[in-house]
Amino acid sequence: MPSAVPSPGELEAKLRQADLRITRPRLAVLGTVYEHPHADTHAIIDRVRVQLADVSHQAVYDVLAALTETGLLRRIQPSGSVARYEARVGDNHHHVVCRSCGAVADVDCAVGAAPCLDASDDHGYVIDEAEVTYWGTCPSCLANQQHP
Amino acid sequence: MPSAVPSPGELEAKLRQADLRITRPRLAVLGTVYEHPHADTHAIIDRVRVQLADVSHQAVYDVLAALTETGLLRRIQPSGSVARYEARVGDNHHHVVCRSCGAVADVDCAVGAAPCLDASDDHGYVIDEAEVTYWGTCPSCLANQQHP
DNA sequence: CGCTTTTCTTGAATCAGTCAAGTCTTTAAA
DNA sequence: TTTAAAGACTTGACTGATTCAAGAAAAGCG
Repeated sequence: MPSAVPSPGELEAKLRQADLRITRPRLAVLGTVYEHPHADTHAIIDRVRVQLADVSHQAVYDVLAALTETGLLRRIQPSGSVARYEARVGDNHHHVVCRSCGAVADVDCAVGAAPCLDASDDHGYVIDEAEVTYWGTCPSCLANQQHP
Repeated sequence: MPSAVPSPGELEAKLRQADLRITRPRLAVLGTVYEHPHADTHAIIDRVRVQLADVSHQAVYDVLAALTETGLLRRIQPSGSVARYEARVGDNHHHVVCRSCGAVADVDCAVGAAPCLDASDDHGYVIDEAEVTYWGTCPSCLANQQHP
């Protein structure tokens, strides 16, 4: 299990390592994203407010931006979806997105450690990342389609 | 050149093949997307209005949706960008996006005809498409960085 | 040509995300 | 430990893409 939910102390350590001040909103947001990978901003705000009733939405936006910028979180945003965040970072994994309900699941890269990074013709772009999004139907939507 | 801009007659034929009524807004939108691949909705609206001054933005949204649904256009939307459209469809190509200016260029798939479609663990999802987005810096932004 | 369906216009509404100004905390130094 | 500077948070307004809804117009069939 690579992303077991860290203890409060571990969360603090992560913030410290990223050179970020330790604040309640940051601990709450980081913990929440560990607990609920692929949650969208709205869901994160709601969850954070369970622990910290009066956090402003702006604070959550700011914290998510700071954590993403320092690499503690990763932001993903499949077409047609709002921003989502996950705490599993630095391992080049990709995502499957359900076309019907928008659910997201992790997918390890199929073809090696840093795959798909070779574009046949890069048009002079300097490429630093290849992001793969798989589109399909999740098990639960499949089940619903079968029993209409 | 796979996407030379079609003549008005060819555009009509395409609409007809897709079982769509021939209307001025549709011809204008389709032609515009052929002329300006990867244009966003706002740019498309502006361009269309050069030919057809009074088209409503809603009509353009509707037309883009209809053309996308019938497969005449493809909608792409890299994280942090608004929706963009292109007329090159049905050939499984991907995109490079410039992190600094958002420019988009086409990239043929590096590893074969329907590549990257094998997820190592699909979590029970039925996958029908793999979309690859390459992130990097475009030639012109590279040049600007070098001469600050 | 007239009818039916689809498409377009108009105008309002929604919703994620951002901006700005001021206040409160954290942290490091005195 | 007190203090001050930097950084983070609150509040409240705002933007901008996209969507909704209802009616008017036009495409295409008979």
